[in-house]
Amino acid sequence: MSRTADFQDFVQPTLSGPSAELVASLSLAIHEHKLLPGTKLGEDELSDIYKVSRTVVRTALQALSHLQLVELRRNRGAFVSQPTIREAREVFEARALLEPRTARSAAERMTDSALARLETHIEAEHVAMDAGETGRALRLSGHFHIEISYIADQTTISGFIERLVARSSLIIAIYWKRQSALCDKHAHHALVDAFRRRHGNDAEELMKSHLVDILTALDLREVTKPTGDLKDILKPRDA
Amino acid sequence: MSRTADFQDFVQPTLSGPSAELVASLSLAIHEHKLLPGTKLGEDELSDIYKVSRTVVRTALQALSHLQLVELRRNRGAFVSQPTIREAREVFEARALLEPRTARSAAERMTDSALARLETHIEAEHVAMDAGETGRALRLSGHFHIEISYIADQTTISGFIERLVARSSLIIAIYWKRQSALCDKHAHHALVDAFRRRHGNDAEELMKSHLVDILTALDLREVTKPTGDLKDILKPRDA
DNA sequence: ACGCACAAAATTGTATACAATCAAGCATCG
DNA sequence: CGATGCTTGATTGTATACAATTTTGTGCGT
Repeated sequence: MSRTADFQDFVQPTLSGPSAELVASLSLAIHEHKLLPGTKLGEDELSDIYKVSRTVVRTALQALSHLQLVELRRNRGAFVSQPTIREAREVFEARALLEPRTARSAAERMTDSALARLETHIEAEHVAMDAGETGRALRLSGHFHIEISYIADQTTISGFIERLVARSSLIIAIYWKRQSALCDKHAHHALVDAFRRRHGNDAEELMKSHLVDILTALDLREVTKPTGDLKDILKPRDA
Repeated sequence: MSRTADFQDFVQPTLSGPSAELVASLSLAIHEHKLLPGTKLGEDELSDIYKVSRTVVRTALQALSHLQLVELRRNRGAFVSQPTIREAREVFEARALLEPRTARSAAERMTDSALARLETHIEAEHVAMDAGETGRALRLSGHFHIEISYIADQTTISGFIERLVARSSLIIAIYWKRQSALCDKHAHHALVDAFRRRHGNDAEELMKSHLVDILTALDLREVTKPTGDLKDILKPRDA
């Protein structure tokens, strides 16, 4: 079951029990673009699906809202977050601030076993991609960045990067240019290569340009994209 | 009522209603060191004090746990977080990564009204300090950093800095050296001065050294670290 | 007297019932 | 015929009851 072995790690510290399972499941679905931004997550609905009470559903939804994967509107319900263009830019600015330095640290602290883990991870990405499971590939691709931050051994910063990667997944779901190459696979390889050489500078620079590449592959012009959330936008509410 | 006008801002996006009030109140108490790390926050207790049901208490405690101000232990309850020495170092490493750049951005985007706001803020710090309200002074001092991040106009990074400042308050409560000067007041003045001159470089450098100064004023030696349970037993029983 | 085992109390976790709010549909009125 | 206001249904917010777990206290045995 190595297929489902690692997605728990996305949720970092707080809760355990049934709600954690729900959070993991919903996170997974969002990360793999099975739940698209704007989707309404009704409490009774989830309650039925997972056979738990609304209490634990609400706990899970609150957790997801704190991770900014879900947006709670009072008396209106929970929706998968739809980051705005502005938020999208901010997320990648924050990543540009945190991740290159983190990659440098990771390179400096790299161990053989961690290196092997990263290589295995990349392999899994390729397998998923070749199998046409783009959602899964995308999730793994994001998790690669998180793994790097783990190696850098800065828990606090890792937490931030987890949040940023999570939101990036939503951003990609909304703003990804169709024509741009899917996840330049060589970028991750190049990074691992720098790690293997324990070359902090290279790792930092590679990460920096990798993030720029991702950002470039987004279409952040002020045009509304026809995703599944049309009905939500077409409802001109009183605000 | 400028005294209670601004502490709502600490809680950023998510919830409204009664639980938000509770979160604000508890945040305030923690930031002002009225609730010390390790304190148990019983649900019935809070329920009685605030005259709300345990449901909203639990919602608030969950929110606080996501802000890492409170730690939830399953079947055991909620406690004000006690950052470890390691976590303390990590928090200030993260701040060193985020805040200097943010200060630079703030300097570049500084407006006259924002400048005036910062000056008013510093004035309030002094007033609190002179009045001997060290808890309040400390909270304002932390909020100064958050205000700067607001000016930099990067909501995502501001959110991170809010979290870091919040945890810093806990760290200071635990590890502050008694003999070190309380909050070098000139540091904030110097920063505002750089802002007034719209000098990004100075602001960045000043912030960097300011953070180092704070870190230096902490006693992060591995002195008292028998077990975490000991502190549990030392918990300050109800007044 | 010390330690282990069991029992009682207290506290948290979960489920459900009820209240409040919002969205939609229908009827009436302009 | 269109718009406004009310009524109805559905959904979320809150309170409370019950179950599970932990903690504390007591008693027995060694």
